[in-house]
Amino acid sequence: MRSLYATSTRRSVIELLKAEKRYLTAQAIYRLLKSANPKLALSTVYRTLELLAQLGTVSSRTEPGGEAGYVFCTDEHHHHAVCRDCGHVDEVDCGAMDQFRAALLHNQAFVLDDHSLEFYGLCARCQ
Amino acid sequence: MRSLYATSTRRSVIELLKAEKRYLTAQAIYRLLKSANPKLALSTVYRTLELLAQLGTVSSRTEPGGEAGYVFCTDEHHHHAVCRDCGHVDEVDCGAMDQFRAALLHNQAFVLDDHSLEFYGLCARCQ
DNA sequence: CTGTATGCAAATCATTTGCAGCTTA
DNA sequence: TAAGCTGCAAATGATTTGCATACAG
Repeated sequence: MRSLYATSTRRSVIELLKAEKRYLTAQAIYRLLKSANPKLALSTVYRTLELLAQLGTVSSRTEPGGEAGYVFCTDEHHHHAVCRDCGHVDEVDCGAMDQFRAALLHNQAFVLDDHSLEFYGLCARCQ
Repeated sequence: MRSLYATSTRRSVIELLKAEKRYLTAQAIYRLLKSANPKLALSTVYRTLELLAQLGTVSSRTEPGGEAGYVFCTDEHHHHAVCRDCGHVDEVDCGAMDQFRAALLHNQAFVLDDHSLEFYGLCARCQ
């Protein structure tokens, strides 16, 4: 059984993502942490993010530019509401998904068992 | 004003995607067309896909492995139901989205104006 | 101590670009 | 013919990997 070390680098990556609550690229995280830890390597950031993704601590998506973005989030099934002004990401449950399930089954005999959904708009503060 | 030429390479890429109706990577398309057109270049496939994406003839997404996948689809707003067995992609409208809009506004004062949604499950033929 | 994690540099891999020659309209 | 394409080869840019050293438990 592989054991994990709670290193300071890992802690700082988690803290940063937890504080920002918006999608950050590996490069952005690297730049933000570099000042406090000058010998930090970009590859370590990538390795940490991969680990966190496996643990379900962060979720990732490919951003428009082609880079991967990462946000801190819970391990439970949920969706993200992304503010297109400030980038703030909120978690949302998927209550209305049953409507889609019924419609898919009825209209094209498609048996829905998973989905990926992301919302874009303006958060409470940016309206 | 830039005008477009209906070259044989472009036609063949469109025909292939229209016939397959599933996500294909640039590499996959390149391999599939290479036999009929030995001097085809991968860069041309990329350029063609970029063009088709701009025209709204194909839609793309980043696949698990990190490569981009492309499907033939209409230019109208819609979603994709992807069969996790055969990969077949069907278009779906988003009738139930109003439920989400109301819930987001009520629960977290989030004003929804766009979304991205993809469904996974089994199509009629694969059940 | 021992198993993990990290920094560094080199290696990958998908995608993009410059440019000369080839096509389409 | 001229404006657009395409092939080819080289350039990018993000992400990954090998390895020797540093660190957590």
